[in-house]
Amino acid sequence: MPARRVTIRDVARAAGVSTTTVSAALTGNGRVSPETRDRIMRVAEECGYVASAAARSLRLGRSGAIGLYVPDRTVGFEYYAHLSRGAAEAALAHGFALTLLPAWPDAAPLRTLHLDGLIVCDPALGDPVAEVLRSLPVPMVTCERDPEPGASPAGVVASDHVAGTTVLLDHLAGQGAASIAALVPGEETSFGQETRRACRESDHDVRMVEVPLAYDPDDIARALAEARADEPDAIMVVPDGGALVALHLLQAEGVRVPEDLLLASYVDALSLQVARPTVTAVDIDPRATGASAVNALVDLVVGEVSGPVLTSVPTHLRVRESTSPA
Amino acid sequence: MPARRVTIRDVARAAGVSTTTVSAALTGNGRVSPETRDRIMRVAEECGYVASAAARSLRLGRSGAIGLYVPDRTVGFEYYAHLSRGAAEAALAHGFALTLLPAWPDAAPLRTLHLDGLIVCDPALGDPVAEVLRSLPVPMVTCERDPEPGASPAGVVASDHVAGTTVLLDHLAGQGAASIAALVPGEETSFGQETRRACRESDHDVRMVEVPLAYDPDDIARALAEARADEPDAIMVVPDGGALVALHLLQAEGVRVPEDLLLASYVDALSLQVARPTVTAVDIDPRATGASAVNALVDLVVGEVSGPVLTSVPTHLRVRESTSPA
DNA sequence: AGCATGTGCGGAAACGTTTCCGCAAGAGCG
DNA sequence: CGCTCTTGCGGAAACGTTTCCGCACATGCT
Repeated sequence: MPARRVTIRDVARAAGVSTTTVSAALTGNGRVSPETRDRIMRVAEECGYVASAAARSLRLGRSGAIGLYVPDRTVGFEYYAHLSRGAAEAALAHGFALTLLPAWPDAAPLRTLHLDGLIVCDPALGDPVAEVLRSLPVPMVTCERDPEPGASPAGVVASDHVAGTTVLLDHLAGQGAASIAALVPGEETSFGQETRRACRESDHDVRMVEVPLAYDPDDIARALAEARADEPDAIMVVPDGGALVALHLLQAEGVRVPEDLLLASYVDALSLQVARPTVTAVDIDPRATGASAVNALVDLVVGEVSGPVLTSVPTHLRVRESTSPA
Repeated sequence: MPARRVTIRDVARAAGVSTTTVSAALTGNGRVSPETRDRIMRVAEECGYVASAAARSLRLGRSGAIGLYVPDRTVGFEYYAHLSRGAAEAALAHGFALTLLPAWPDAAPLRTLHLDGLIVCDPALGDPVAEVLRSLPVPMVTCERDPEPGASPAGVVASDHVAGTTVLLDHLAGQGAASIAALVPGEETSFGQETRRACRESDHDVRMVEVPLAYDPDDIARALAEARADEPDAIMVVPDGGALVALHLLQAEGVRVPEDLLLASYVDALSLQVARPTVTAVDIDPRATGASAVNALVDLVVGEVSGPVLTSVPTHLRVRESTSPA
C-alpha cells in the first residue's frame, strides 16, 4: 500500500495557511513573517514533506540534473573515477543529480534526458560524442580546454599542465638527468597540447615520442623502445597508466629504476604508489576538478553568473623512489 | 532568445488532431488508426518534438532516473568504472538516466533526487550508506548479494565466485602448485564470503590470509609476508589491484614469477595485462554486470516483473604468463 | 487626517503530460 | 431493422509546484 505522497497542500492544511505561503516559506522567495516560516518548516518536517522534483521541474523548466561525459577511450582510468566522485558529491550538495552519459553517437536519447548542463571531460578533436553534446542547447563546462577551434564552452576547469609538466621536467633535470625522453599523447586534446608545449619550450634536453591517448600496452612498448634509442637519463610518461607499463617493461629487461634510469609519470595514480619502486608523479587532484566543474556549471545554470568561467586547479609534484637514486 | 519548447499541443495542432491522439500515437497506449499514428509521428519528428520528462514524471509518478552507488572504499577500482559504463549504456537504452550516488550518510538529499530504483554495488555489512539506501522506498538491485541478514533486495546480479575461485585454484594446482596461499578479503561482503568459501572447500591445499577490501599497500605487504612464511608454490590475490602490489613486492625481493612462485589475481584488470609478466586472472565482466543490473531494475520499475530477480554473470579464466612457467 | 508605502498572505493560473470517460460512426449478427 | 460491440478520436481532469497579482491592514510621513 504505497501511501499517497504528502504534498504542499497537505502541509498547507496542517499549518493553516495557503500553499502559496508554504511555497514561499520553503523556497524563501515570497514574503512570509519569520514566525510563520518557522512554523511551516516545522510542520513540513513533521509531515515528512519532500517537494516533488517533477512538479518543480515542470514549473521551473529546469530538470535538476547535469550530465557527465567521460570519453570511452579513457573509461577505467583511475583519474576519471575520482573526478566522477567529486562531481557527484558537489552536485548532490547543490541538490542536483549527476547523470552519467555513456558514449552515444546519437543525440536523440540524450535530448530526452533534459539535462540542465553538461560536463565534458577531456574533449578531443573529432570526438563524435563531444560534437553531439556541444549541439545540445544547455551550458557546458569542460574539464580541460576544448581544442575544437570554434567551440566556446560556458566554463572550463583545468590545471595548468604547462606549468605542471615543467615542474616535473625541472625535477628530473635537478636529479641529474641531462637528457629526458617524454612519452606524450597527440595534439587532439588540450591536455596533450599543453604537456607537449611544456616539453618543446623546456630549458632542458627533452625529446618527445608520441603515444596514443587510448594506448595499447604495445604502443607504450614501441614508444619506449624508440625513446631509449637515444639513451636518455630519464623518462617521463604522460598518459594515465602508461608509466606503470613502462616500469614493467624496463624491469623485465633488467634496467634498474632509478639507478640506471629515472622514471616519472605525469598523471598520478594509486598504482604508482604501490609500484616498486614507487613512481614520482604530479597529482592533479581529479576529485577537486570534478567538484569545481559542477560548482561552475551550477552557477551557470541557476544564472548566478553569465560570462564564461575559468577555474584553475593547482597541481602538486609527488616525488617518489623512481626519481630518487641513492 | 530561447525559443519556446514545442509541446504536444503544437504537434496536435500541426497534425490536426487532439493532444489525446498525439499522446496515444506516441506512447502506443490508446487506440489510433495506423495511418493517423504514422502521420503524427512524422509531424512530431518534423517539429522536433521531444516530450517533457518533467511533465511525464509528474503525471506518471516516475522520475525516469535510477541511482548507482559505488562504495567509497572502492572508487578508483577499474572494475567499477566498467560496471558504471555498462549501467549507463543500458539505462540510456531504456530511456532512463543513471544518477551517480556519492557516499552520503544522510538520506534527506537522496530523497530529493526521486529515483525510481537503486543499484548498489558490493553492499557491505555495516556500510551506513547502504543502510540509508535500503530505507528508500524504491526497488533495489545489488551487484553481488546483500550480506545483511534481514535485507532482501528486489534483484541481485552476481557471478558465481565460488565457482570462479575454484576454477582459478584448480588452474594453479594444475600448474603444479602443491600448496597455495590466498589473500582474501573479509566476510563483510558477499564477494569475500564466496571467495573464502571456495578456498575453504577446495580440494587443494589452500591457506587463507585476510586482507582488507579497502587495502593499503602496506596491508598487502603484511599479508604477503605472512602468506610466504609457509613457502607456498602459488599465491592468489583476490581484491582488485592487490595482485599488482604483490607482484611488485615480490620482484623487488628478487623472487621470479612464475619460475619461483606462481601468482594470480582473482579480479581482472588492464594493469594485469600490461604487467611483466602478465598476470593470470578471472574476468568477471563488469560491464555486463552493470548492464544486467539496470535491465533487471528497469523491469522491476516498469512493473513487468514483480518477484525477486536473480541474474548470473558468467566468469572466464584468463591464463597469462604469471602462472605459466617455461 | 490623508496619503503613499510596505508587509503578510491567499486565489488561481500555468508548466506539459497521460488517461478516464464519453461520443459518434461503422461493423456484425439475428 | 434493431441491437450490441468495436473503433477512432476528443474533452477535460489531474499530477504538485511556483509565481503573478491582488487584497487588507499597518506604518510612516507631511
